[in-house]
Amino acid sequence: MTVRMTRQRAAVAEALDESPEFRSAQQLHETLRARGDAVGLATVYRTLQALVDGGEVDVLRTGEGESLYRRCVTRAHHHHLVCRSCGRTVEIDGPSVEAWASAMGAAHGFADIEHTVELWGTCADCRAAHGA
Amino acid sequence: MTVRMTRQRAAVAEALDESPEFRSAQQLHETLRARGDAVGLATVYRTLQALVDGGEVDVLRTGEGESLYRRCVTRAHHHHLVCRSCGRTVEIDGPSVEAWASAMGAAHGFADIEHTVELWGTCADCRAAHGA
DNA sequence: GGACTGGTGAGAACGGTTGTCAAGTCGCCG
DNA sequence: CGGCGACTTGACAACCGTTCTCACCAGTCC
Repeated sequence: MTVRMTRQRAAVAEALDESPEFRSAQQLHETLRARGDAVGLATVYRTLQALVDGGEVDVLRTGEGESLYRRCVTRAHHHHLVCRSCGRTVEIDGPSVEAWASAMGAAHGFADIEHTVELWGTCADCRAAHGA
Repeated sequence: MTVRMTRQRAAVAEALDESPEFRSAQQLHETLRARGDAVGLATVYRTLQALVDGGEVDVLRTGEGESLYRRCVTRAHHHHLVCRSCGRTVEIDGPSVEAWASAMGAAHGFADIEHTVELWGTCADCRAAHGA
């Protein structure tokens, strides 16, 4: 079961590399199609899933249940501050949060603690653009 | 547009009151059906949504995108430590996390900061039951 | 009791995601 | 370089949770 490099996989990886924002599978699919590098939607999903499994890409889910993907700079565990309008992202680190999370888990007898910590906001540019 | 008290709404509220765990709309629907208090699924969703809007019930989304509901003790803002297997929940408070979140937002020029902070684990009982 | 109006439920619609499976390719081997 | 087999792909159907539709039902107020 060798892993093959195909035109499609390269295209998805490239699209990810090009945008520093978190983007949905459908947005990436649309980008590729627009550029002429057509790739089936199912393939986009499969490729993204594989990248996520390999730890090469980060995923997070919006409040509406859509998954967003991004090739993060840091491969180590970190959190995100994401613009809810354009997807622009700042990778942040929260040592105190990690400590707090595991202490809380242990204190209540829970094991295999996992935590979800994401920050959403509106970045300066989007605020300027959207009025408000 | 008066709000009416109906058998269905009362049933959903009661089902919520009976279980301290986070439960999905479908689980609640099933519980009601099993008990004989049949209520349409759409109504369960509508009622839950209304309770959430009124701040009477907390929602959170599982990693798989399903929404879970729970009548929390604290009405003030708080976070949850949830058993991923049975839904058992501990309401937790994280003043340091709140401060950290808004400081991070401000530091990067993001406004209207919102944060998602949830802890998932396996509670002692479920660990005992599931072996492992 | 009657009317007015919000509520209900069965089922269709939806939106994102995953599964299906025949047809297409990558890579290795000879 | 041509062949082969296993891995991939893609069009489309299936899924799943959730929301919408709309005709019928039932609280509330008088």
